[in-house]
Amino acid sequence: MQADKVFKALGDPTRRKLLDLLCEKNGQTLGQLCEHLDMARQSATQHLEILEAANLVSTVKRGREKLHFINPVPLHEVYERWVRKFERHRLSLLHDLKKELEGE
Amino acid sequence: MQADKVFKALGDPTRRKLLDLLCEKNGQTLGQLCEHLDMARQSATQHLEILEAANLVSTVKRGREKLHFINPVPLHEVYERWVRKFERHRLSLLHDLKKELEGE
DNA sequence: TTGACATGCAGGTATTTACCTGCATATTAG
DNA sequence: CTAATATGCAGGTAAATACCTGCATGTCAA
Repeated sequence: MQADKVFKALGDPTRRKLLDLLCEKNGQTLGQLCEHLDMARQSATQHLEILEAANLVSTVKRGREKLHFINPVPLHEVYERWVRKFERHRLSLLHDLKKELEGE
Repeated sequence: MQADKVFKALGDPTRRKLLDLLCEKNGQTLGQLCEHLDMARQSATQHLEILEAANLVSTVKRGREKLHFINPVPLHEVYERWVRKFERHRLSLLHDLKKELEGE
């Protein structure tokens, strides 16, 4: 897993919107995705390249079109590595804080 | 939830390391955290400010020290909003891809 | 009180990022 | 073939980011 690429890819509203669009309808072309974005096509291409580099999106060429498919696996791995780990602290947080304030 | 701040905060290796350090031992001071980082104290402060703005870290002043506590809640919310949604696609991904390649 | 210590504040710089425009290439339809 | 269509490639700019140094402030301990 490359947490860096995944988190950086998700750290942009346009890219999250692209993922949402693919969530609604998988396999859309660049042109279809662009219709929902308020920017030049080339800017959208760059965002999709970043999502692809993070392995969050896979592409397939069909003729002159490029189809985009969402890939949820990296997100799941990020969850396993980061979210679950930190969730163990949910219950103990207030306890830790209290202990520290009392001078440990 | 502010997905933007959370993902951007997580999109930096130094900040993820800080979260890991707090995961090992919650409530550390700025100085303690700096010992593990290869950068100026002020740079670490900036990273911690970003984590705090994303609500991933909470701080408490104790005398001249500043204690840092991890807050896993935003991560959980991000999981609920993003990871679970996309996981529904894990099983259908190959099916969608095949369908598209066949011309839909 | 005074010196050591922990942190805050105010800039300054180099790199990365998110846009853009202009032109090139490749595919399909008529 | 040729024109329309879908995408790729090559820069160019402004803003954000991740560092830094230098100095100020606040707290503790002798």
